[in-house]
Amino acid sequence: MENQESIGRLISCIHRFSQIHIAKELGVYVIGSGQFSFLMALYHCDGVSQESIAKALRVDKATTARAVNKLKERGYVYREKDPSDKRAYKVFLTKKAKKIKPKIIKILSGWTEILLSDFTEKERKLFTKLLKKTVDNALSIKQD
Amino acid sequence: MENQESIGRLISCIHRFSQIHIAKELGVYVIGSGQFSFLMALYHCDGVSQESIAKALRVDKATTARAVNKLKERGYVYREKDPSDKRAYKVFLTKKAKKIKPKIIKILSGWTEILLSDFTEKERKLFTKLLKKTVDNALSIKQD
DNA sequence: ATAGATTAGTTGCATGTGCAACCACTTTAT
DNA sequence: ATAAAGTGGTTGCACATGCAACTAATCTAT
Repeated sequence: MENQESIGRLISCIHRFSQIHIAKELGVYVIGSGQFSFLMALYHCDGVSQESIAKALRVDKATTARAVNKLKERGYVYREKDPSDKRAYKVFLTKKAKKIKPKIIKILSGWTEILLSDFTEKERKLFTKLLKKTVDNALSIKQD
Repeated sequence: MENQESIGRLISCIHRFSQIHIAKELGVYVIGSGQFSFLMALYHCDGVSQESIAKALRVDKATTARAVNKLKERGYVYREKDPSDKRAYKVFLTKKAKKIKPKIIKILSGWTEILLSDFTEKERKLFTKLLKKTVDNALSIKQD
């Protein structure tokens, strides 16, 4: 039986392999495949609300709440009530999180490098462009 | 906070949106997002073992067992012991499954059409090619 | 100013999915 | 021929994730 190769299958494949690989690599830091993207979001912009992380990553806010909570339990983030909006928290990176930033980045870019290993520079650009278009197309349906 | 756009994020995004969309569309048939790909595999090649489905879809055999079981509970497949290998089953589509084949195909190709809606024919070909390369690259790491 | 709508966050529930351990059967090596 | 290795399948466990329902706070209209 041959391998299936619809767009959907290919994407789900890449996604699952990525989860597996990243979980394995980040195991030392006790960071699961469900948390690293939230950590990355904070590396990119520290001190934001869970809601804005959820929006940026296009993930459910419940998922965000759980991921942030795990990162907190493991000492990578802490939260402060936002004084200007008492419903919200601001999520901050701890020193521990900042310290491992280079290693986390390295692991993730290492994985991307594996995925794109035999791609030309042109192909990388194009691939990213097409993936973005695909996300936009998926989104266009979602909001209605 | 801007949207993240690493390859990994984009792919996980597309994957999650696909799961959501497909689950919604297939809800009428009581087929979940975790089952349709197994059904598709059987549409493509009926009467094979769970193991070969798992290999073709590159999914864990436990996941396959559960998906096949759900499809069985819901009347879409039945299983027969393989007479030439008493460990294995052969999984077959029921009439019910064959009957809805066109609708399932339509839903899935409809979703692909949404994802690729503004892609030129050339872009579609290229996108598929690059996705395949990516899967191959991910696989090359896995087996060691 | 106050009611209704919206927003931030949490939690229960359901589902998808991998890994490890296990059983039963088959294949391979000696 | 028999022991060891491998294969097909199942089940327990852990984890990721969306949806719905809920609370508390804020915003918007009237």
